[in-house]
Amino acid sequence: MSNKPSIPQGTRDFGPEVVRKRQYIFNTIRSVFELYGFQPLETPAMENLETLMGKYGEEGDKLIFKILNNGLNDPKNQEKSRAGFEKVMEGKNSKDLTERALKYDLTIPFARYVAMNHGQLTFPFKRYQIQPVWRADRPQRGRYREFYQCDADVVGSKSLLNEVELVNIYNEVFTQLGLSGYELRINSRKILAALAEFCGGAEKMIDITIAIDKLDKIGLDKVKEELTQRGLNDEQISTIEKYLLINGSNEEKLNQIEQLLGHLEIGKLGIEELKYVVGNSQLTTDHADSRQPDKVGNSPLILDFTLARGLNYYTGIIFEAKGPATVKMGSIGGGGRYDDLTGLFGVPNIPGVGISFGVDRICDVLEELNLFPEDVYTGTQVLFFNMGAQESARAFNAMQLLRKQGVRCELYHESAKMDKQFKYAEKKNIGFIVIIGSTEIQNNTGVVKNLKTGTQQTVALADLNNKLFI
RNA sequence: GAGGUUGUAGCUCAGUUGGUUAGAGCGCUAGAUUGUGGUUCUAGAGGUCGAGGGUUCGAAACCCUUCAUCCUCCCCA
Repeated sequence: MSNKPSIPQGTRDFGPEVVRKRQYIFNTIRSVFELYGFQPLETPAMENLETLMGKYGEEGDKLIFKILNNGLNDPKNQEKSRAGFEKVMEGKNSKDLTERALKYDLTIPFARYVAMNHGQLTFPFKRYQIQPVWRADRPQRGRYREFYQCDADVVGSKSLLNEVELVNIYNEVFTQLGLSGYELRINSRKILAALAEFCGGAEKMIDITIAIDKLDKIGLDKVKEELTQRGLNDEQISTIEKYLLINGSNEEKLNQIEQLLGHLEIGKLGIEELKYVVGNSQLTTDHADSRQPDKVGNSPLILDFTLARGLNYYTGIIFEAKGPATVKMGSIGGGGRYDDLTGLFGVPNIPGVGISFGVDRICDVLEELNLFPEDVYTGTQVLFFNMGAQESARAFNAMQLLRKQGVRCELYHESAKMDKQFKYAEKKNIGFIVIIGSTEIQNNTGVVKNLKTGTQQTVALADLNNKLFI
């Protein structure tokens, strides 16, 4: 009966080393967000269920973690509880059973916040948010039930300059993380809408996008099969095929899409958006496109008309960031423009655009590619050996002086054999040790040893300073 | 929600058609070595074989149930 302790499925503990790696990513993203003028925001772990339901599509609703109400067994609530349970058994939601839920992403809570505070905010409001979110998904590679998102959103501005900035944020972050070879795929919902219209009906848009989004995975023939299953006729499918065969550099793709969908009003709008964003992003060009490996020299920003993205509130430009093609991992970031997100909460006409970084997946990718810098592994810089009562008292004084200079130090917790203290330093990846024993006490000195090189020198305690430990 | 994989020491894993006391490497502890680590050598500790039930003279192995895990689909970060 004495079960081993455990944690819920899809959640993880993070040990010291992993936390350091994650903080390295968090800090990189945060500093870039700040660099671009975004301000921090935090919202509660839980939201009212009502706030979240219906915002992420049918599938999304199923993946929301719901929180059971308290006091269900209270005699005065029992009747309601039973009725609520019946409703849930029918597949409906019941406030009598659950009225709160863990947040599913950061965008909807942000929209809720903006709707509640739009009177006080200065627009355009640029906020970033770094917090965990929860999804009741089945865990697998790169998929967790609790994971962090890092979002940056701009609300209250229709300018495409925002999209251009967000593209550059992606580029800056991934470049700083050493993730060259990442891809930032971009499309516009308006293009997808135009395709649907051209194929005879806006109501077909979801069917079409779900199918063509899979092109990468299942190939053209299977996509056509799926389109047939979803009720598209041969003529429509042949149009979609033309659409899917669009190929070449971003410029070439734009020309081809113009020929195909440029005659439609919404298509024209989408093309203009993409032209603006692609044309103004000014990214460096030392990246390769995994779908066209022969064309080295493309920008990491890649036009991809098959990109759909599930979240149904997007209306304009959409983004999806992927790691280098060599790493098998889903998207490591995504985002897009939404014209009227706060409208869902009764405050219309506040357009917005935002992006998100998936830290947990980025961490997995950096791990796989060995891209963490050497110094993320270093915590303590200097270990003072404990050579006895008097000796350690002297060491403690010296250590405190060093700490005042910002050097991260510790004193071994008890007097022990040097062998043991050396091994402790080694395991904690501490680069330097300082030995203050009886000889050193007499001379008022300490022995400073660099464990990486093995060299050591005797230094007057008064001369101990941070420059010795670099 | 559907399908599959694996579960043996702290970690990574062996374990033959079911057969005595379940093994290895790494790690851990101690010693060689009482002021100089990483190397080497020696010794030692450490297991309800995921849990429960069944088949059998006998189960880590075969069957059932259950839990956990990882992976695939759906969808996504």
